[in-house]
Amino acid sequence: MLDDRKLAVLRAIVEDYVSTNEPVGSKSLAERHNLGVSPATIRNDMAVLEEEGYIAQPHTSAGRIPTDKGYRLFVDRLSTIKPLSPAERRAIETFLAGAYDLDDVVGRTVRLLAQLTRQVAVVQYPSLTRSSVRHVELVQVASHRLLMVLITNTGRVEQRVVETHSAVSEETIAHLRALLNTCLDGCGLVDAPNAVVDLPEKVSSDDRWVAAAVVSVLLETLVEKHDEKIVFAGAANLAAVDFSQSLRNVLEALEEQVVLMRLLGETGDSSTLTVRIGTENPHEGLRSTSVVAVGYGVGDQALAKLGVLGPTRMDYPGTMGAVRAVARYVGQILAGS
Amino acid sequence: MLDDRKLAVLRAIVEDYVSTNEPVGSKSLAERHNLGVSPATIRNDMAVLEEEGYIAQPHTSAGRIPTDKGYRLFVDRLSTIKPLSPAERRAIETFLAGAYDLDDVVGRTVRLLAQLTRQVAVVQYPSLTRSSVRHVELVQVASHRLLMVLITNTGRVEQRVVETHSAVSEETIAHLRALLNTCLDGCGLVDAPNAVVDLPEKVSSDDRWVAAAVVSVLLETLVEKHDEKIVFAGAANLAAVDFSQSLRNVLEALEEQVVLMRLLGETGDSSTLTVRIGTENPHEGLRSTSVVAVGYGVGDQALAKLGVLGPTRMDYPGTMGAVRAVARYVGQILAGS
DNA sequence: CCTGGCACTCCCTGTTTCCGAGTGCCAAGT
DNA sequence: ACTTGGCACTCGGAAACAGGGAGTGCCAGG
Repeated sequence: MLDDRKLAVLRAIVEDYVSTNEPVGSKSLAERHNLGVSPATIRNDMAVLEEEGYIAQPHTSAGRIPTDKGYRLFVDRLSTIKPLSPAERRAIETFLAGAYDLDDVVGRTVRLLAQLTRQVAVVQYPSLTRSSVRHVELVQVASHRLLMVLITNTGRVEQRVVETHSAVSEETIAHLRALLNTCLDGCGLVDAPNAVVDLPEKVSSDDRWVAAAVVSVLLETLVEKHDEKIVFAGAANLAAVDFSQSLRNVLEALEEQVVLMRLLGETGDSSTLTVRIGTENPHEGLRSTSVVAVGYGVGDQALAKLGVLGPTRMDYPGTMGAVRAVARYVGQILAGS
Repeated sequence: MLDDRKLAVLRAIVEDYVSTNEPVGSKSLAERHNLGVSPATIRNDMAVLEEEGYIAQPHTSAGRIPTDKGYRLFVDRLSTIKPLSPAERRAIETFLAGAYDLDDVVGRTVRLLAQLTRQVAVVQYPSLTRSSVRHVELVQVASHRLLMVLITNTGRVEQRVVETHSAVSEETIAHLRALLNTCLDGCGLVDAPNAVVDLPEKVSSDDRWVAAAVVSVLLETLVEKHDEKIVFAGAANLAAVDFSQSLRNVLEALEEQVVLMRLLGETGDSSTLTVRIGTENPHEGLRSTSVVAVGYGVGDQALAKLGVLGPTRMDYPGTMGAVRAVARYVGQILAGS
């Protein structure tokens, strides 16, 4: 059905269209790539490709542009991920090395990825669900107010205020702190609720209600899936491509946390690079965009995802290379901290 | 030079142009506003206004549009800040009431303001420099690693890791913690460096180097002006207005923290509503935008600023009303937490 | 100082024309 | 059986053009 030459033609069409942003015709194809055949032959191949739905013409007597299906075939079988240049690698390393904070790591990553790909970068905060408790701290900040700080092994720090309706003694706090930490040390966040839920029953009845308050706030923190936090950067790059009317829709989608979640979350298994093209996207307003995403994390367990969003007409090999490389470096940074 | 009627004409031009987005001519002016004079008279007034530089015509034989100078006069003398509707007030209150976190307060505020004004909202995090220390906490998270947590009276929590090159005893930590808190309790962050800089000399020589490490990290935290953090929302609203070519520039400017800083920072004294129109803006790419900003904070001392950015052709009275109202509510929320 | 009238100026819009890139198909060549 | 050159055809986009209309400036009269 599709012999090698037809595939070569499709690849050439994708490459030319991506670089010129204009429908590509048989003649210019024959000139720019040495396919060894005449324009007429290419035309025949293109007719077949169009019939199969891989390319389309915007109107009669115009060149062809790839369809979503065409891009899909290109990504799956016709392209190889382009490795980054040494200069780019060095840039990544130096740019990420200076981070001192989880917020800072994520912030730098998203800006870096946007700059590298000249598109919109999207980074999800490392998930709480797969990390474990490193330490829990209780601090009295006012006579009726405690601060609870939860520190995870991924460098994440969550803090919450606990209101106590009367004063609490320093000993009680120390006792609770010790109890919490023995219960939770090294405990996975998924298992943490079970580990603490019956903790109030273990303390003397005087302090029980304080313990209950603390535990309730702690449970709240654990349940509130804060891994849903996602940031993006590089919206300005959208303005460069011609999105005509839909730009507004894309920007709106980007500002909706929920949409971003689904954008990254549903991209198949983590740790393998996934590409979602055009109408394969779940969200209405993103039908003319593609998403390249991959999980990242310490070692081989993915903590969260990051990726890039751009027009379907994007440089897939280059983008995939950049996304993969950045994900690796971020994983290293997180493992080292 | 400019009698009352000419000012009324200018006001009418601004109002009509803002609502229709089309150059406004003498005839439609006479119809829509009852100025009590004929189009010919208005034409004469318009000629004067144009000569003075308050309005301009895009091309001969088109209506007039206000210049930056015209908007300036309008804002300064011809408009009154429009109070919000009760429904809007209630919306603000309920929307901000649910916040549990400084991050959350800021995040909700910026989204709220964007939605309310249908423009780009910009909110600066409450400054550290004007707040004071509520509590400092030291926590051992690993044998060679301490976590320092700094809590301010504005609900801000900063945390930093302190590397210690050998194990530190629990008593030492407790001692340091107590020392730090007596030194710093209620101390303004501006004065904090002076208060702790000679603290290592007060501890026994065994613990001195630990104290030095902690103090050095603390100083770092204090010096690093984290009040420079600024967030924005509502970029999608930019796509609605016709920015033609400059949209990209505006988006780029918005993603530069430094630009945002200057945008808010240089807007005169805080606590009074300031408006910067078009070319009054410092940044090149924002020449076709206006900024409405105001300081906010607890009581009468401003902690930071927030504002709105939109096209020069914006509804100034409405925007100013929204900005002022939101700033007040946020101040109340911060004071209450 | 205001007003109606009038000539003038451009922009905008719709229409027409024209050109060219690109196609599909066919017949001839390998 | 596939490839190739030739050729008629199609259609979008640019350029050229005309008409309408909104708006202006100016002037003379109230």
